[in-house]
Amino acid sequence: MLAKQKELIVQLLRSSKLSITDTRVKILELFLKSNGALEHADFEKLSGKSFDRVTIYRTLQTFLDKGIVHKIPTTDTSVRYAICKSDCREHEHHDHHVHFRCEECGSTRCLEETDIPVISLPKGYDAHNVEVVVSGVCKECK
Amino acid sequence: MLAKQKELIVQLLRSSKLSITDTRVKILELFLKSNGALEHADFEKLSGKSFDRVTIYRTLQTFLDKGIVHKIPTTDTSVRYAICKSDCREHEHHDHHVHFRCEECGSTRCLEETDIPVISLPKGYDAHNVEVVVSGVCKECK
DNA sequence: GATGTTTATGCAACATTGTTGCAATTTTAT
DNA sequence: ATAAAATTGCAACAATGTTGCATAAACATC
Repeated sequence: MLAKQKELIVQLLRSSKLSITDTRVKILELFLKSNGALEHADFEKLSGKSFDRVTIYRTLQTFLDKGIVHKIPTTDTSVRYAICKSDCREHEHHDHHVHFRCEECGSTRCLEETDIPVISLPKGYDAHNVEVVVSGVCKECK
Repeated sequence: MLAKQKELIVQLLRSSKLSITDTRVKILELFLKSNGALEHADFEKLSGKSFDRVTIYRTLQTFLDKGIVHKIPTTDTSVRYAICKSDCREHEHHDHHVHFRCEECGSTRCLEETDIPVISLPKGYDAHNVEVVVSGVCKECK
């Protein structure tokens, strides 16, 4: 791993008041490397099974709590996580971008540059958060 | 069950070329009764555990294949199903409406009257389907 | 750097959820 | 009423997620 990237990860953990551990550094490294959404099984594969399943679950939950990562909705039982690029604060996460899932390669990524449109709901409904997941074919797979 | 509703359900199954069985009738009845999205566990509870788990899984899969129901994206491991109100054809399902999840009562419903906006993706991306899930507080819970 | 305190990890055991093959039952068509 | 086709239930398994507790690692202080 690049020293520069390691430094970035350490900064990120420190600013969330989390202690620096091998598991957390490795998982963040995988996030930065992948530039897409990851699910639990990916961490077990990509890390070479060097960490216990339970530790991975707990680490992802911690990152969620601290607003370091966010979940992406899926229509199956998998739970996908993506790293938050911008202004997410602890317990106050909101995505302001669209998620794209490629039907060819199966990858899910955040389209940071694509804004979520305003949805006008029927009378009586209060919206707190809007999730948009577009599926189709990505740039690379065409 | 009302005779009228039963007739409706039988019609629905016949038009999808499915045989009329107790499980299928019961599950469709639960869908019509609930006016919201249901997940697997709901069927086990609501049906009084009169059907085998496996049968429920297979029935829901059959309904999906025939376009009778559709899945709604979630950020957890649950898989939610809602009955299709309008023009879904076999193997060609597309939602054209927004899904709303209430943070108070936990119910998920289809907002049939709320259209999905057009999303303009970055160059090179082809969109086939767009899912929108809004979370907040529903009419009844305010 | 060593030391005590706090925090995170790994293990075991368990709970929940989803899948597959096969025999028995039900539905449908004749 | 009967045979063929489809559906169901059971058993066994696989995958996924959770909890308690002892051990190990990280941190703050000296």
